[in-house]
Formats: sequence, structure tokens, C-alpha cells
Amino acid sequence: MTEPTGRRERKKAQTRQSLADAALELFLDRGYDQVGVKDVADAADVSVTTLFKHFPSKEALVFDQDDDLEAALVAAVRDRAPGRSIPQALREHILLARTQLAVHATDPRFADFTRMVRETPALRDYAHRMWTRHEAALALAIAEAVGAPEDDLGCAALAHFALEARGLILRHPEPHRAADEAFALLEHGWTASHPGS
Amino acid sequence: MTEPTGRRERKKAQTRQSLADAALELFLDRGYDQVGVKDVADAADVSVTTLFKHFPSKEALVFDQDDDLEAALVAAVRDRAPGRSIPQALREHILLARTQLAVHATDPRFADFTRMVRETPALRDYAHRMWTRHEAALALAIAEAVGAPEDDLGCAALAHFALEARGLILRHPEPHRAADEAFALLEHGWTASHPGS
DNA sequence: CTGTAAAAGTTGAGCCGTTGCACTTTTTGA
DNA sequence: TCAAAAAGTGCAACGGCTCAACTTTTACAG
Repeated sequence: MTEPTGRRERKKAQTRQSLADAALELFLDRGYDQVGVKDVADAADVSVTTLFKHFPSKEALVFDQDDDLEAALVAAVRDRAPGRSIPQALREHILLARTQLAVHATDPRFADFTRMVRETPALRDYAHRMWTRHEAALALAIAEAVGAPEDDLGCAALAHFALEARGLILRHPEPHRAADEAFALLEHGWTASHPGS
Repeated sequence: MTEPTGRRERKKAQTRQSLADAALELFLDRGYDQVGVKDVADAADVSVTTLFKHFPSKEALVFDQDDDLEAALVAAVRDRAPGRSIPQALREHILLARTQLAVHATDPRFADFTRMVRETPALRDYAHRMWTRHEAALALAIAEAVGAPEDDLGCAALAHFALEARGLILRHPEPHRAADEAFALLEHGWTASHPGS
């Protein structure tokens, strides 16, 4: 009984799912700021306190756990195609992962969802924090990839800028072009001091 | 009577000052999160409603108006010493302005103040927003300085990264070294596509 | 099975920052 | 002198979030 532990966790997961579903439904329908946590709790037929036992904040109702995010980020650097520079690998990863932290990327209303996140300050900031939280891990991965000391400032700077580039990219009407330009800048600055790819 | 308008504005300014002083005192004494707006209002002998007539939020009690900030930022680019690159000018400006958005830079407890801002998430985020709010203006100033179109992506990227570099710099134990490294990266990436300084 | 104690879940009351409203007082300028 | 503007006040309320207490469910010993 180590993995699919009992019938209890199932109910718990179900309640959690009901909350996430109700929240997405209401938020997309009326707008994030026009829906209170009480509305979500009522729609899922639980109390507000119960809601906060499942999700640490109102914003978290919309995002899934970010555990994989860090691993994927580190892997993008470590397992990059041979000959590909680290900034290039990061540009690619960020453009791809852009659509991956949603609750359900397969939902037909996915476009509405991303628009809501982009236009709601609270959600935008929350998503941004989910990324920057892994800055230290990314800096370490970069340092390992180039054989630099683990607290190397150049690696820390690249990690910082690469993650912050996301904000610039997402709010631009042509994300792909913005990414190219932003990472071209990092690419040149980076290879100047790290000749090896 | 255009400038030192009457005795009324004096009282208003005085009330405002009382609030800022009381807030700083209490925050440094007990810690930002351990003091409620009610405590500050009581200490300044006004009602909570009045407090919010003077300051738009609890965080704003600690920072002065940021009107000059944008002008100084633009000026740092426009009036930089001849031969000095834009990234270099920005590095210098950010290192200098680092200590300038406080209420009273002359206060003997200034070190405690900066430490509090650095360690209190709400204040750290607020200060960060004060900076990034002027990103568009900075991007425009850069574009003008190099004769690029006003929506040039490279200029926007440099503006974005330069302002975001602040976070990296402030949390590092040796801000000066961190600034050198971060802006060296930007410098190389920037001059690669903008040969003229 | 049964009894029991920990764990999980739930609840209502309440804190904190913030806003709106109705009202009094002060200042200003005609 | 009078009226309009502005500053201040108290109160009630809202939204996000937490706490202490209570009820259910599960796990396990006998």
C-alpha cells in the first residue's frame, strides 16, 4: 500500500479536482477578480477553509504543481543537443514550456485561459514567481554544464536574465521574434566570455 | 501663490510626514509584518481612513514618490559621458540610485532600513515594481539614443534586462561585483549588434 | 469485530489591508 | 460674509486568509 493508498486519498484528490474545475469555470466566465474564493468554494460545495487546505492561495487554484518545472529547466540545459549553446537551449525551452504550466493544456478554452493569465496582474505575478523560484537551480545547472564554480556570477546572471526574459516575451505580440531578439543579446554576451558552446 | 500655497498644504504635508515617520519607526522597531496600518495611524494620531488618503497602500508608507526616478533613468542614458556605452551608463546609474529611493537616506538607521526592504517580500516586490514601471520609458530613451525605431526589440530587451539586473545585484553580498558581471554580459551582447557606443 | 486514538476534513469566527459612504470641520476665494 | 472645496473622521463592509475547535474517517490493537 505505498502508491495507490486507500480510498481516502481518492476523495481528497476528487475534492481538489472539483475545486480546480469550479475555479477555472468561474474565472473564465466572469473574470478572475470578479470571483471570490467563497464563490469557488460554494460551487465545489465545500467551505472556504477547506479550499485553503487544498490550495495555498487563490492564484494557486489555476496552476498545477510546479515540481516538474525545475527538472525540465535543468534538463533543457544539461541534455541540450550537441553544438547548441546554453542560451539557445533556454530560448527553445521557454518558448515551448510557455503553454505547459496550465491546469489542462488540452482544454478547448486554453486560449482564453492564457489571455486571462496575461491580463490579470495577480496571476501574471504568480506565474512569474513560479519561474524565478528555480533561478538558483538553473544557475547551478549552467555552472555544471560549463565546469564553472557553483557560485559563478556569470552563470547566475545568465540564469537570471533567461528567466526574466519570459516576461518580455509573453507580453509581446510576436513572442517568437521577441525571444529571438532577447536571447540573441544573451547569446552574444555569453559566448564572449564562454567560448565553448 | 503658486508654490508655497497657504497654510493648508503645510498641515497636509505635516500629517503625511507624521505618518511616514511613525511608520518607519514602528516598522524598524517591530518588523514590517508585525505592525498593522492601525498601529501606524494611531501613532500618528489619525484614523486609518486618513492614512489611506495620504498613501495608497501600506508599502507606500516607506517609499517616496518615484516621479524623479524615471527622469533620472532617462537622463542617465541621454546625458551619459561621451564614449560611454549605454549598458555602462545604466550600470553606474543603478548602483548609485540603489540607495536613493528611501524616505530618508540620511537617517542613521539607513542600513537597517535597506535590510528590512531586502528581507520583506512585500517591500521587495513593491520596490521592484517601482523600477520596472519605467521600463517602457527607458526603452524609448535607448531607442532615441541610438536612432532606432521606438519599438525596437533590441532596445526593449536591453531596458528589460538592465532593470531586472537590479534584483540580482541587490541580493548579492557583493553588489559591485555582481553589477560588473551582469552588465558585462549585457555590454557584450549589446555592442555586438550596436557597434557605435 | 470492537474500541480507540491519530489523521483528515470541516466549520464559523475573526484578522488585516482596503474601500465606500455619510458626515463634520477647516480653509479658501469671491 | 457666504458658499464651495478639501481634509479629516467614524463606521460598516468586502475579499483573502488563518485559527481554534469540532466532527468524521481511517488505522490498528486487542
